Amino acid sequence: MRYPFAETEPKWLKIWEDKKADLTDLSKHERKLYHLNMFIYPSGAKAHIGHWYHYGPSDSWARYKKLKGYNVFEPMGYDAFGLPAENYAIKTGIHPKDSTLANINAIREQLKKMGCMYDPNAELMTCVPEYYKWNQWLFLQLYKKWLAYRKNAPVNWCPNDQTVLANEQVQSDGTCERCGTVVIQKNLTQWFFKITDYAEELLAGLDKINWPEKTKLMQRNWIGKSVGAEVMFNVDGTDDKISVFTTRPDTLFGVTYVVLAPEHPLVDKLTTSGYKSEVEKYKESIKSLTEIERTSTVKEKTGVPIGAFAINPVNKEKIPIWIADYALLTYGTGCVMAVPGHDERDFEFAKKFNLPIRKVILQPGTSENDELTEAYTAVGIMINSGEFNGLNSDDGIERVTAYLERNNFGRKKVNYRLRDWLISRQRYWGTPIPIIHCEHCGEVPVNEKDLPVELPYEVEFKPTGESPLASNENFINAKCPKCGADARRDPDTMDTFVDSSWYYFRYLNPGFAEAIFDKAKADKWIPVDMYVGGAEHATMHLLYARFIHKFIRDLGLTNSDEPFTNLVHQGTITNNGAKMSKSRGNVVNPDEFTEKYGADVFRLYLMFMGPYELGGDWSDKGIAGTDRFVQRTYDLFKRFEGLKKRSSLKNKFALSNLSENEKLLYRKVNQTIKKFDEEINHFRFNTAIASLMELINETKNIQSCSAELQLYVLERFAVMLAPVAPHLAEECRALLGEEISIFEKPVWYDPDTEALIEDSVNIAVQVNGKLRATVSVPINSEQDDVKPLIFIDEKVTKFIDGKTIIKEIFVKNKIYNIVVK
RNA sequence: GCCGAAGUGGCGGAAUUGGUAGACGCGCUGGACUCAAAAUCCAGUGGGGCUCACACCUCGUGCCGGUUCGAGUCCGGCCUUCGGUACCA
Repeated sequence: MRYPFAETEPKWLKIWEDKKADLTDLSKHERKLYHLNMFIYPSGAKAHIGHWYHYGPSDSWARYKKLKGYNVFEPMGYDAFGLPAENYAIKTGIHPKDSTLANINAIREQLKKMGCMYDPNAELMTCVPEYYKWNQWLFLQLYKKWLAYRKNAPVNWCPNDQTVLANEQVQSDGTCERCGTVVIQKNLTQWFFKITDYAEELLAGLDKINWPEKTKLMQRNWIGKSVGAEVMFNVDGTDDKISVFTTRPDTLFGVTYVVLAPEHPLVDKLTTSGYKSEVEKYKESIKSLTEIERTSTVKEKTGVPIGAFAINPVNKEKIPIWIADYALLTYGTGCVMAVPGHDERDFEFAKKFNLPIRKVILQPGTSENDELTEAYTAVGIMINSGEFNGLNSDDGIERVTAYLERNNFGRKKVNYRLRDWLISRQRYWGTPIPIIHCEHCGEVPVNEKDLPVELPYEVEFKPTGESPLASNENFINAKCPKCGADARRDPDTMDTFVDSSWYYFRYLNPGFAEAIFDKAKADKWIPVDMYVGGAEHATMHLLYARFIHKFIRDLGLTNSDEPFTNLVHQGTITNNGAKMSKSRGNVVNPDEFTEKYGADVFRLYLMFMGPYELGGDWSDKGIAGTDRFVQRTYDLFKRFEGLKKRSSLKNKFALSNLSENEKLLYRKVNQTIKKFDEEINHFRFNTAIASLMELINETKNIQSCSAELQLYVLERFAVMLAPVAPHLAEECRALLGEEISIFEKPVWYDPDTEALIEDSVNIAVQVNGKLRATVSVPINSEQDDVKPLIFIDEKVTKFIDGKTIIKEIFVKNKIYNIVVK
């Protein structure tokens, strides 16, 4: 009889629900394990294979930890705000709230069928006022500490659709993904969170967390710390100063020109009359370029001089000031001191515009008079640098910096690539920003007691050229909290990464009304012990969450420094090498497989496919294999129905009392426990399941074993099965006669260490490193005991006869290698 | 370009600190069962050579070279694929 998953799976779901097996008692925190999955984004489609691949194995790990005696908390929720729901609304007219809630209901049902032990009391969704109220509260706390501020920033603007576009809506050729119009940059006053204040701590904190090295490296690069100097250049004939950042103060004597970013505020002021029209023309030409084109490294560098000159503080040389698009207003000071001899970009630019190239660092092994054919960027001896001549350039960095500081020309400076976090979105479906703009008082925060600022349902979310909320009169008109005059609310909403930067606190008490979260609970349960989610969040979400966590700590609400102690990324499942997405139309629906094979078989297959962190290309080719495994398992237990009533469960057997057959099986089951435990603990589900398959292959002769050993083996097999195929394992244990769900009363077995040790072992015999024979010897045999067995073996002697033995290498229990000549 | 990961049978993938390459599964081949098929069970399955057969030999982990008694694993140089990033001064 085939395993009737269609009956057993709903049956066990019901039992777990009735017995409250998935509820975590948060008042108990001994051996607590907070197991978090990145929550689901209900963007319109139902859950697909990628979600199963993420959540199924991750849940198996959590279940394994539960069986090992941990008090596991595994919540699930919905990252419900965001652009896709709004775009869907623009297209279909269905309100984002309605479509999102409908999606959530559908996805909740799907997730339930997977058989994950999500705590039903901990579910949250970000689009309800009870949740986003606290986004607003957080905003106000950041505002109070000067960590939320407004400034002008460019947005991608589609002149045809009259709307702001997210970066991902701009196609690689710089056009709008909807209508194909060329996207332009438009400046808007927008809100920022000052993540840069935490740059140093965010960098240093990476050393304290157990994350994939790859992810930590990405964050390090993203933060992009560089140490150097800020140098002041006087502008010839004016009081203005140009400040530049450089990591190479040792090359200061080689500066032959200065470059400003075209948008730099000093440009208009410094440009001399004869250069005005050229400069304006150049700035205009830059404007029509998209960000993507402008920052392309393949593009040839462009620029124009502005007619003004700067004075190099160290040698008082007069050098021209240029503007060029390779200077970025967003990095450093927006000004570059150009050293063509020792910087590749400056070299290229100087060659093109015939600017002087001066050598100030001598490459070892070359002569001062050799002409530079490319920029020399490595370490060397300083030349043409006045009092610093002859110094090693590494030492020169410090010496020149000290000189600058002594003479007030500059100072040591640490610079970060990290920029502040722009959180304003000119969108409807998000958290309203709790600020009121008053003609008299300026920007005024909403009083905390007036939170939440509720998102109205009635709104025109079709593009009109301004934020959708601006058109809702009831929403936008408000009284100034300070002076009471008529005023207007901020029409923008927050980036949804704000929602996800603290949600793990809220799971502990989604309904908590008095505060953002219950501090007493958080003190016991935060940080998250294990976080599982996609690697695509390495630099955005995972950095924002660390920032907000540190801010929450600084508010005194948590005592931990980092939110996620351990992190694992599941791999991506592709379809014919391409990412699955609705727009490509290549999404594989998991329902067809679960309907045919059941949730357990499908989960097992996803885990068995390969390493969890690697993902891979989707193929259902091998699913028959895990299906067969499930059938064979069920058949096996079916044969021993009621065994528990006929036999007793023993903890241990003495090897000497077992028959050869029994000994083999006893050893195998204990070896499997050891192997399975190690593998699943490290998220190596594929090899963990392989070990279970080996075990079932070893049960061929189980009929000839004693009833007690049969029960011993089957009980342990079912327990190992429980994390990876939970419904099946429960059913198998029930067949044996077990009456209590394993997830209601967790069980795990440690291996009998005596059974792990084999009596004998096969040793590989090599001649000159080539395998020639194997010999079976008692375990831990010494070389002298093994040697006589080898030199009588014809397979070995025929390769050494007539030759001189130079050396013999013996590795206990492994290898005997004879080196001959 | 730079940074990172990976490359192993027909396929997905195993392989502790360098120590018997190919675990486990898919597929395929042959056999049993069946009127027949499906399902199931049993056996075989990296390439080549030799052999009636057993056995044995030989090559083999992207390519070239090196270290070592011994390399999928370590080192140097390439090639390919996939991620990340984009003039960061």
